[in-house]
Amino acid sequence: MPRTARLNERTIAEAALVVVDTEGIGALTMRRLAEQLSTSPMALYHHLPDKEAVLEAVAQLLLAEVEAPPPGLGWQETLRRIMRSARAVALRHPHAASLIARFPPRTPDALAFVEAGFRSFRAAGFSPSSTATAYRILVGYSLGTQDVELGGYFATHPATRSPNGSLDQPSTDRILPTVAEIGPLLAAGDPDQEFEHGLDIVLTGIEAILPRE
Amino acid sequence: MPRTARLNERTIAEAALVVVDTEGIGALTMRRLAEQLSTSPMALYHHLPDKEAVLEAVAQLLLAEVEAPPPGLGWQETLRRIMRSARAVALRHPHAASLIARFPPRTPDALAFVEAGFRSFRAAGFSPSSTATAYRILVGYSLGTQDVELGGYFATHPATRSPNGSLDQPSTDRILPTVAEIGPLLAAGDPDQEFEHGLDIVLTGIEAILPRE
DNA sequence: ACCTGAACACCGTTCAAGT
DNA sequence: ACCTGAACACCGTTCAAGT
Repeated sequence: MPRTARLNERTIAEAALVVVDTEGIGALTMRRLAEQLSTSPMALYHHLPDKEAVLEAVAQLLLAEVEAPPPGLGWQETLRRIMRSARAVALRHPHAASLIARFPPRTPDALAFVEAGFRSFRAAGFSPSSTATAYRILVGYSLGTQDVELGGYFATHPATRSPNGSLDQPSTDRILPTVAEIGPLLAAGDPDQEFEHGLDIVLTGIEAILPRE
Repeated sequence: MPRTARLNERTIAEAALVVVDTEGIGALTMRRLAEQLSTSPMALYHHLPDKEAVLEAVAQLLLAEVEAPPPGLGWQETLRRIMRSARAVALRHPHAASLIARFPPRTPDALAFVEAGFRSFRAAGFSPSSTATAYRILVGYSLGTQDVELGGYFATHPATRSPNGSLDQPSTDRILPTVAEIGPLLAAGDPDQEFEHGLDIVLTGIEAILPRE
């Protein structure tokens, strides 16, 4: 007898998110998920076709957490808020964030912030085509930043470690002096500030290049 | 008896890349990889600690394929070439490209393009800190674009499909009109041109915002 | 309609053994 | 030092059966 009155896609996705948040994405198996819901693994297959669909449902849950700013704020402020909110969701769910890069928003709730962003671009006079290009770039910056920040991309950068001084292989410092100089700085800065700084640059580029109608 | 004279990390990584390129990342198992090398699964563990190390080695192989431009080109042209080369590698190995987002460059060969990029920023007068910020943004744009282009992020965008007109659930077009307007454009453009356009915007933002020494 | 237990065809990896 | 075969503790998913 399941603990919840009835199993459905939403309750399954919520349970999956709990498992991923607390035990990591690797711990999410159909058996573990069934256990979390006090049911049998096979019960899940009556509500979702396969594990891929579970992951997709979790992604929609996360995307629905991204806040859509109120109308009338101006495109830069609107997009700044959306980007910050998306990053906040990823930081709240570090083990689940990789799913956001794998599944685009599909449900109406998950598309709410997309609608808000598109509207602010259109209201500011950007053409539909410019709006699409700007969205592409911002999605790219958002997903790329997540990879970098949560994947520990720079934390494990070789130049941030002490050089390997073995004799049969020349030290990295000697072949790659600029990597040795810049590498330590990559992991050094305040992540919030770095994110804002990069966002400034991207928004400035959009303002400078994209034509209005 | 192994087909190659001797097993080592490089030959294992090369065989793994062949399997991933031809059969997809899901087909890469230790058993399948051993088969490809005409050896037993357990032989691999004498050269690499686990499967994660195999994936990491494949990533280094891919990153080493990114071409380092010759010196003296100016920072914008240098970075343009690096970004194009990274994208070309990803498009040549679409099934393996996700590994680039998971593992940073570590070996000297894989770091060659990073060194070239850092040098061109420094030669143009960007401070070490500005260089690190610019690298962060460009890595973000590169990885994000890969997610978007190869993950079919926009190809499966709901707004790019015909609307669901069922009666018990209002059509997406009515709740999300701007998603309906812009969505189809996201998958429509020429990917090469879109990439270049986004790159223009990012480089323009870097030029406009980042301080020189 | 919804749930179940047993089974199938896989995994990555450990172990004890071979040369 | 390098490789092997058998085994362990898992997977996702199919199937036949239950209510």
